[in-house]
Amino acid sequence: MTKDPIDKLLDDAQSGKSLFQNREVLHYSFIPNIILHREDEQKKVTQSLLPLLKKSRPSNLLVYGKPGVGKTLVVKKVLDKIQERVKDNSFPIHLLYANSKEETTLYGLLVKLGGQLGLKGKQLPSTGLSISEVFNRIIAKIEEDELNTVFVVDEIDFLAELISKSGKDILYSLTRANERLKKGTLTLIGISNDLTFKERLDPRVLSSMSEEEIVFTNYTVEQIKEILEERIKVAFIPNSVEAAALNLCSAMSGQEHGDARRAIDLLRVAGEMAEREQSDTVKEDHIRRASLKMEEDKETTALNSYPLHEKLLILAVMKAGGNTTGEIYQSYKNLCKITRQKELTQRRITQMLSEIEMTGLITGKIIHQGMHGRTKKFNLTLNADTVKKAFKEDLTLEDLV
DNA sequence: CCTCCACAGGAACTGATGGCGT
DNA sequence: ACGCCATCAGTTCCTGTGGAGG
Repeated sequence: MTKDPIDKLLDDAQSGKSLFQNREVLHYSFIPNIILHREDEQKKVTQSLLPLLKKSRPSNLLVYGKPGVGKTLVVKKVLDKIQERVKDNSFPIHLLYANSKEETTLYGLLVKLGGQLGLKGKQLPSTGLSISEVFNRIIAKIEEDELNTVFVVDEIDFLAELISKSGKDILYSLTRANERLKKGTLTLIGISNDLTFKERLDPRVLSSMSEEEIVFTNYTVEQIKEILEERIKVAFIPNSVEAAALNLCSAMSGQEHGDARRAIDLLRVAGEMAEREQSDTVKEDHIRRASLKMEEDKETTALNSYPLHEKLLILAVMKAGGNTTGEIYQSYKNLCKITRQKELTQRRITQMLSEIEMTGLITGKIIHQGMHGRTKKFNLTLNADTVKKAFKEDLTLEDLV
């Protein structure tokens, strides 16, 4: 494996020797060849896509499973293989992959897909057109080049959410696009974390979307351990991860949802930590500290990425911890005065509060106080120091913390 | 048993941004 | 040059509600 030369130099300078022999393996998505415990699923996915080899359109496909159980990995691997098979025989298959979580809007998602089809610049501007226009251009392109396309839409539940907001029925159009296509085909593969997502779907879409369904089960702790072992073999130099560390790592991320991605990330961070400390092995303690560090980093970046008023609001929650919306709003208005910001309406504040609540930085609890009405009490879930540290760099907030 | 509080949270709208087609 | 389209942050107006206190 080639290694970034800068990395290599820095590594050598730092410690003389590295714990790693191939770092990349410890990035979950980089090594699609290492997939364990997913033989059944691989088989099923392949089977349902088999018609592609026979030059016809396979059924649309829905794939379910919790995060980090290898859904995307398996789908990508199967499609890669299929693509390789048909590469030479004048039956090109185009793979389009988009993640609905990364593209925040419907428009963005379509543009991303279109871009992978080779539409660019003037043909597909990143703004300005109507959604149906973009859609038509994609269809036109498929038809014109007689393409056989497979749309892989990751986290399709998010897409469904966007659609329900805007009222545009793109999923329906997508699933029925084949009826419009004279040449070329379009297959939709939806990947969803949410097993209940189906119920919220338009029945018309549902019937054509879920022609086939595959459910991925969670990994067990045991399986996660094997997955980690497999990666360790490639990633680390031999005998540099202690058994206790491995056990802890798989237990920590395995017990909850069987999330292999988290386990691998954790191992990587722990490894880097151990290396930096010039330790010869990755120990249990490294895993523990890595887990804490990841948690804290996540919080800090989340805090920093909020816009000003959300930050003020978090400070207000901190000051008026455990208090009702009304009190927090007062506290927030004070902060606005101090920082000379225009204060927003309470309606917006409640909305922001529930947005922040969704990310888990604060928790809210609805309480009924009889005569004294209904309100929601919010609490910070992280400790105040983390917040202070994170906000210190923000100039407008400097003197508040 | 009824009342009435203090908000929750939905819906519809506005104005700004950015970029299209013609 | 003009109208149009999507999106985002924010506003205005609104209806709904569990239960303490009367």
